[in-house]
Amino acid sequence: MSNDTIYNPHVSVDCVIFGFDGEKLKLLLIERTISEQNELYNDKKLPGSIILADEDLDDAANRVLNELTGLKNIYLSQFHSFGNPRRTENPRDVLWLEKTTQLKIGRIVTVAYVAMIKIDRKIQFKSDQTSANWYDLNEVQKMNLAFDHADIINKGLEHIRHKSEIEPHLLFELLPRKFTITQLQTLYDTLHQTKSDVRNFRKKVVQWPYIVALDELEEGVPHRAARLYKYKK
Amino acid sequence: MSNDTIYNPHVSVDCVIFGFDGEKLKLLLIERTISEQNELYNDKKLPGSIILADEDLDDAANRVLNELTGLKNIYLSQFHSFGNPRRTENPRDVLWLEKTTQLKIGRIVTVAYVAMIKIDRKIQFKSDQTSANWYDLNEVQKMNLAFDHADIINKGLEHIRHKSEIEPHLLFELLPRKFTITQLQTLYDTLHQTKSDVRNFRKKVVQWPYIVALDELEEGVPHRAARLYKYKK
DNA sequence: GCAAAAGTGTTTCTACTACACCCATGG
DNA sequence: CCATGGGTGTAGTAGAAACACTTTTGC
Repeated sequence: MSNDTIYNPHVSVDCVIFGFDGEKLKLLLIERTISEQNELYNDKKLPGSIILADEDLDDAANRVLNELTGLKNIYLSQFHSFGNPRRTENPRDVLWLEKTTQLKIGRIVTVAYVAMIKIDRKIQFKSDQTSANWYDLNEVQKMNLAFDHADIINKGLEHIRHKSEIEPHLLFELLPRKFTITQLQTLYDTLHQTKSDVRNFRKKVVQWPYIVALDELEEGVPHRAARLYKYKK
Repeated sequence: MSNDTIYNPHVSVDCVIFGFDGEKLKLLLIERTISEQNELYNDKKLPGSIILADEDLDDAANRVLNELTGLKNIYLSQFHSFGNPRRTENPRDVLWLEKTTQLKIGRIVTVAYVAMIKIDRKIQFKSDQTSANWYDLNEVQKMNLAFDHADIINKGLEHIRHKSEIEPHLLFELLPRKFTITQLQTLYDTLHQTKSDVRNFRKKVVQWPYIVALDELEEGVPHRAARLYKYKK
């Protein structure tokens, strides 16, 4: 954060960024290191930022995403705001905030967004100081996270579960550009918490108008190669 | 607002309060009168408040509802936050805010909630200064509203449309305790923007497990009286 | 030739659609 | 007796669910 930018230290945005590696849901988290009484303390946090004095919320979330990944045109959707006065109460979090922002921090209300990234897109970290990585969602739910970020993640997960039922095309934000039906089914079942029948599932999706079969097969698998498909609006 | 309360003048909550009179969706709005260059200007606004310094968002929304209606246990659900820097730009709105809050107001991010009230519940206005009334949703969409409250209402309407498809029992938050199937159907069709067939609709709802037929009929109607039903969890 | 995953059809069940007439009541 | 809304049944259709075996490929 540069020093000549004016921030609004009362409202922030946080992004729950989902990815999918073909088998499991992943989250993009930032590693945070804090020196505490001569010991280094390590935990993870959601990518986020307090908003600029004159910035819209959606713009702030897009800025966070872009500063972190270098990517544009990412699916992004606001889902909930968190304002428990105690969410910015942990001294560890407050000190960290005041150090990184150089601002006096009181209470912060945060507006949370979900984003979805094709995990095979190459992410260019704009800053070398922050280290961001993909983590299995399962693991994340056992980790120590900053602030109330564990709550935010759970609510964000619920949100994409709902949303992807209503708008199935959201699944293609997470799949690579060319994908197999099995990958699609794994993702679908992960999000819907179901175990679909293979035959019924294929019957269903091949008649979705926006699924196009390609004349290409998977490569480098130690068994019969699957046909590849792509998504077309 | 009393003067010994400490507010956080950066974040507010607004409530889109829905009712249903048996035929149409209604909104509970507050009338606002502003004197401007010796003329009185009149418009409507959503019930809302800036949050207290140490208050959770849900608590603030509940406080607004309770201060306005005297009711507790009202269905309330956060749906979106609005933070366009220009939403608190109209001088009329800024002056009004500074006058009513006695605070210097800059930019405000508002967290919006939908609420549903059984319109036959008697509302006890705690303050005689504010005048609140039910208005037809259709009318409201043609009115002059404060801030970006027109946007908030539209998004709130969308929200309860979605929500009531997933959770049909929400409809009973709007219906009176005893209701007819016709009322239920009118509400259902209004929210879903459909025109259901009478027979098919009755078939569907009587097999919902939480609908209970009563041994009572409507009274005071100039035609055959309809059977009454109630909702049971 | 075997391990591992891809791919394929038929039947059953359930939920939604379309559709038209008689009933009860108040005035 | 008539105007107004209340209340009822049947047949057709489309989409979801259940279910097991053959195919292709790399090793």
